[in-house]
Amino acid sequence: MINKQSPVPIYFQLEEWMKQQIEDGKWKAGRAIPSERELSEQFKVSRMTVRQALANLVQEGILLKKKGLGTFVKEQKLEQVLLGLTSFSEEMLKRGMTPKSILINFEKITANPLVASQLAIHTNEEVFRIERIRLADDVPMAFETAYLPAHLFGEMTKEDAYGSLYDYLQTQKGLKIQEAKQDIEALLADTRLAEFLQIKVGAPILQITRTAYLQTGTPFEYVRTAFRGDRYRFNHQVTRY
Amino acid sequence: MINKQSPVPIYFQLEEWMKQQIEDGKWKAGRAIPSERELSEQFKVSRMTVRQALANLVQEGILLKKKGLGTFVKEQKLEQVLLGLTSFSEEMLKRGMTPKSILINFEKITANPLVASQLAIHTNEEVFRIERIRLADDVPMAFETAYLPAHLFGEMTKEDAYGSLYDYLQTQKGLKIQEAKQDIEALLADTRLAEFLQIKVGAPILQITRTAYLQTGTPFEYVRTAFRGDRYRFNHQVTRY
DNA sequence: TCCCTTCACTGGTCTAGACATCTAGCTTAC
DNA sequence: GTAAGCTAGATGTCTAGACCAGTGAAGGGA
Repeated sequence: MINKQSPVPIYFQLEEWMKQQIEDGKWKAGRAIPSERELSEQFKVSRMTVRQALANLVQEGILLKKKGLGTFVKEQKLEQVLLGLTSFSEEMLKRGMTPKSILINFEKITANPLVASQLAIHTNEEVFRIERIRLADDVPMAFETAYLPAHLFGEMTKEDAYGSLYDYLQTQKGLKIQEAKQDIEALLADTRLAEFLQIKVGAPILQITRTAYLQTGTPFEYVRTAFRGDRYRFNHQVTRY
Repeated sequence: MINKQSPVPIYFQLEEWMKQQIEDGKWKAGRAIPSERELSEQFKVSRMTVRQALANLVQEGILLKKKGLGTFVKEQKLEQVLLGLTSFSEEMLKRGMTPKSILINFEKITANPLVASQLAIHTNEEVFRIERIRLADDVPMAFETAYLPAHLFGEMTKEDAYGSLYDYLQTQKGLKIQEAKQDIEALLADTRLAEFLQIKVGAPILQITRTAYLQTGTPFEYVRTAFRGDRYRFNHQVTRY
């Protein structure tokens, strides 16, 4: 279960094991997990090592410590993740809905000044522009326009644009998103949006504009997503004033 | 400098001391701070204790660790705060505008079920309801309805409701906000909103609903703010995917 | 001159303990 | 009955070491 000779730190192996316990339903939400001393004995590691693993999972919002009582599996992990940085696909799955996409447009163009500045490239460089309707349980939820720098996405094909771009990035290219800046604003649906989202012209739209960065600080996507105001609510948590 | 007999944990005292070093300019942004072993010797505490203090400051985004190199003071601490939780007044000041309020309503009522559940009180308990128009450079920007539990705000008067409630909380009551949950949605202006914000009925509205908590975890305000969609944009940064 | 090895110093991980503090439930004294 | 006090067991804090792994600079050899 735990390999002390592995180059992977013990506390990390413990984290993975504990996540698995929760995923397998062996540790249930709201219930206490074994005490630090029990885990320490079970795996023949020091209590400090167990504590480091626990601290990380508390940090991730998966566990909850109560002094004098024990360590508990947090309820509604859903909302916690929601508060972070999630793709449309992930977010809908977390809300218990089935995400789907309709590809409207897939082309390689040269970046306009706005897109170029957001992606930190020159205006003569190429970008993919992908327009998709996003559905949850087959109901249109949002219309999305994504700009991706061609030099990062190279041989991407139309087929790759049907699913989660984040998944594509991580599995096919080994790239991981690190942080993002978002603007959120309210506006009214124009005729094009109204048609795609099957709403009336002038209906409320919640538009989220996101620039996402890799761990290296390189911007890798600039996305504008227009959500139906009657069906979508952006949920958000802020800590430490 | 560090009191080992104090009930305050040593690592916490170290954190405070290190923050002070930065504030006093003794530790400069981008520069390395003394090594863990040096600090450990200087304060005659174990290295693990120093590491706990450092870990917390890294978590807060104040320090940055580089393996093999040292621990560094992070640049741009300011932006960190900006991205966090700000009041309308603060936010407008940061945007270079002058905030003002028009008090529409100030009353003490018993909490309705929604408000009671958000503030973790009973439906027969009293709350203040404050309705204000928020102006930036004398232009209406938002209409705000705030609910504050009476047991926390005791002798608050109408006059206190003209300025920043966060300032009032901190200076008069010594209470500090710790975290908040926010819902953001798009909707259309009704006649009342349209009148207060001097916009047309059916104009886009960005509505932010916030429940804010003290360090103790006690909710202390439930606020619904309706921003003019044509003048306001919510700015937001997310890290750590 | 240039490259490569060595070395000192950094943070990263881990141990096997210790005592403090908090909680809930049981027990005892009134 | 009930309130106070005790206790077992939980996390919180802390120590004084150990060895590993990454970094950069100094020094030596071709």
